Amino acid sequence: MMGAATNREVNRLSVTIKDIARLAGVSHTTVSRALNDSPLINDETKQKIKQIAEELGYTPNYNAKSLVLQKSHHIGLFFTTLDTGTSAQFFYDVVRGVQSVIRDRYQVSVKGIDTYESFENVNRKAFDGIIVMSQSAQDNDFIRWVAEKEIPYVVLNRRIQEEHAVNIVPDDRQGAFSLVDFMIRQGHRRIGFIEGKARFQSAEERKAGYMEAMRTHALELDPMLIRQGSYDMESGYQAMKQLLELPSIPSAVFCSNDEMAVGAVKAVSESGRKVPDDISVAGFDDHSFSAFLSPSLTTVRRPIEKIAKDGAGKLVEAMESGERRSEFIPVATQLMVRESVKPFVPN
Amino acid sequence: MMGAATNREVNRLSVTIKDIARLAGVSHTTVSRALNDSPLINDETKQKIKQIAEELGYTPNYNAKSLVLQKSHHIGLFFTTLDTGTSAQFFYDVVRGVQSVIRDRYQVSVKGIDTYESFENVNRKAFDGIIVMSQSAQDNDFIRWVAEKEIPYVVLNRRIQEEHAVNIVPDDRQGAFSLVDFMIRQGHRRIGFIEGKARFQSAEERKAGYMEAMRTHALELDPMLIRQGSYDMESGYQAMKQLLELPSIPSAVFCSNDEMAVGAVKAVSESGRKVPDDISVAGFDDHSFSAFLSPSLTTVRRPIEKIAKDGAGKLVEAMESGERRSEFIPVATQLMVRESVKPFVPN
DNA sequence: ACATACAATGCACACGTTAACAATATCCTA
DNA sequence: TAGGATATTGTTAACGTGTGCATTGTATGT
Repeated sequence: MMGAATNREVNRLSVTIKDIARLAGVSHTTVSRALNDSPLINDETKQKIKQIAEELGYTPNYNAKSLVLQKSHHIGLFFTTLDTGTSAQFFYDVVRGVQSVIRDRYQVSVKGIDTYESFENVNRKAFDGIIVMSQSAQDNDFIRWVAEKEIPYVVLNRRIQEEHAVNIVPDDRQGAFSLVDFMIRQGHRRIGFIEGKARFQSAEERKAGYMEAMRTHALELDPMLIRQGSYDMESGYQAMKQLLELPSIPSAVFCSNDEMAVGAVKAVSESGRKVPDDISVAGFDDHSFSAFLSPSLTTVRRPIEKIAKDGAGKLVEAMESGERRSEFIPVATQLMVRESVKPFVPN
Repeated sequence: MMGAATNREVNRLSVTIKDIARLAGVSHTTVSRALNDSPLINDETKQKIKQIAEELGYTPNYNAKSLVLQKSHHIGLFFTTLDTGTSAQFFYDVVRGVQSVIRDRYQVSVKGIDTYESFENVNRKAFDGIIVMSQSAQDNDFIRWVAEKEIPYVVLNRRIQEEHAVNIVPDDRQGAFSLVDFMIRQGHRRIGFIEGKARFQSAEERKAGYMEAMRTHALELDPMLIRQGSYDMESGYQAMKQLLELPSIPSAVFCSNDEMAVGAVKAVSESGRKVPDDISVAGFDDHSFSAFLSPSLTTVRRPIEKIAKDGAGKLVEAMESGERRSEFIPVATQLMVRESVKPFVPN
C-alpha cells in the first residue's frame, strides 16, 4: 500500500527537490547542488539528477529561494504617475527598453509613485532593485526612501542630487535651445512658448532652453507669449487658442512636447490659418506620429528607449556587484528638422 | 553585555514577527495571529502587538508568506508582443486599467509572450493569476499552457474557445461594419481597406466587418482596394500610396487602426489631394490623438481601458473565490463621426 | 464543588530551498 | 602502509510565516 505518500504527491502544487532526491537516491542537498551546478557534485550524479528533474518537469520555487537567498528576483519600475503627464509613447518606450535588457532575469513590476499612500512595502525584501523614471521633484520623497532602505536604484530622465545612484538624463535644455535657436535663425522674432506640466523638471528645462535662446539672440521675452500647458493635447489646443487671440500673434510657437503641438496645430487650423505658412509650430520628444503628420512636425528627439536600456543595464550591474556608484550621464538630444517650421516671411 | 543578540538584529534585513514577539513577551504565533486579526487573540494583546509592530516599522516578508500560503501575490499581464503590432496607446490604456483596479493588492508584472522560449516559469508558484491581452492566435499555446497549469486567468481582446475562462472582447466586426456602413450611406461606393497586422484577430474581425457592410449593400469587393498593413503608421502610408496609384482610386478608405490612418492621410497629402475633400479616410480605436488631427479622424471607439478594468476585476474574483467560470462578454464599440469622412461628391 | 465549555496562548512542525559543517570513501605520498 | 589530502555526499539548521494540536486559565451551569 502506498496511499499516503501518493496522496501527498498528488495534492502538492508541484515537484520539489525532495521528490527528485527520492527518485535519484540521494539527499535533497545533493539535488540542490547539482541543479545549481556546484563543482562539489560528481558529474555523473549531476547528469542523472538533471535528467530526472527534466523528466518530472521540475521548476524551482522562487519564493523559497527568495526566502533563503534574501533576493526577490523582482525589480520595480516606477513612474511619477500613470495618469496625466505621462504620455503613452513615453511609457511604452520605457517599458520596452527595460524589458529588452531584463528579459527573464527578473520580474518587472510597473508602478505609479502617486498611487502609494505609504512606501512601507517598498523595501529590500520586495525589490532587488528599482528604476525610477522620474518626471518631477514630487518624486524626491520616494527616492529618498529608496536610498535610505539601501535598495540599489537608478534615476532616469530627471537630474537629482543624491550621491549614491546612477542618473541618466536627456539634455532637454540643450534640445530646446537648439530648436528655438533654429527658429530664430529662420528669421522668427516673436516666438511663443507653451510650457509642459507644472513642476515637471523636463518642463522647466525646456523653458530654460527657450529663454536662453531668446536671450542669446537678444530678443524680447514677452510674458504674454508664454502659456502654461500640461503635456496633453487639449492643453496645447487651449494654449494656442489664447496665443491666437493676442493683438500681435507670434510667428512661431514652440510647444514643450509633440502632443501639445498636435493640439496647437488644430487650434491654428480652426482659426483659418495654416501651419507652417501662417505660423510655424514645433514640438519636443519626436513622438512616433510626428514624422507622419501633415505637415510633419519639427521637433527634438530624446532617446528615451536608449535611456531606459542603459539605466536597466546599470541597475543590474549595481545589483550584482553590490557597489553603489554615483554617476551622472547626460544624453544628447537631436534636432529633427521637418516641415512645420518655415522661414519667417513678413506680410 | 548584549553583543551577540544586538549584532544579529543589526545585520538582519529587517524586523520579523519574532522580534515583535520578544518585545511583547508572547510567542511569534500570537504575533502572527494578532497581525492577521485572528479572532483567537485577546483585543488588548492584539492592540499592544500592533503598536509594537508599528513602532518597529515592521513589514511582512512576502516571500515567507508566499512560501507557506502558496500564494505569490503576483499577477502577470501578458501581451502577444511588446514590439510592432502593439500600439503605445493600447499598451498604456491596458496597464492603467489593470493597475487602477489591482492597486497594491498584487504586484503586476508586464510581459510579452513572444519573448519566452519556454513557459516553464509560468506556473502557480509564480503567478496567482494571469491576464492575457491577446491579439493573435499565436497566443493559443500560451493560453493552453496556463489553462493546464490551472492558473486562474482571463483572456481579453480576442475571442477564444477555451471553456474555463472569462473572455472579454470588443465587437470589432460590428464596429467596422457600422463605420463602413456609414461611409456607404454617405454615398461612397469604391471603398478601400487597409488591413491590420497579419494573423491578429482584430485585423480579421475588422476586415470581416468591412466585407459584410460591402456585401450588405451589394457593392463590388474589388481585391485591388484591399491592402495589407501592420498597424503602424509607415504601413498605412505605404498602403495608401499603392491605392493612390490605381487607375481608379477609392473615394474613401477604411484603415484598420488610427495609426495607419495617420500614415494614410500623409500619403494623400503628399499626392496633392486633400482629406476629406478629395478622399475620405477613417480609422479604428479612437486613439487619443484622433480628435486633435486636422481634419479630426472619424473612427470607432473601443473601450480598451474599461475592458482591462473589467478583466482585472473578474480575475480577482476568480482568484479569490477559487471558481473557474466560463463567461463570454462582448463589448460594444461606438462610431465616432468626425471630419475625415465627407459625403461622396462625384466630380 | 465539580465537570464542562470556552477563551487565549504556546509548541512544534511545515512550506522549499541553501549552506555550514560533518562524514565517508578514495587516492596519493613518503 | 599509515597518514593526510581530496572528492563526494549527507545531516542539520536556517530563512519568516502560518496552523493543527495541546495547554492553560477562567467562566458557566448544575
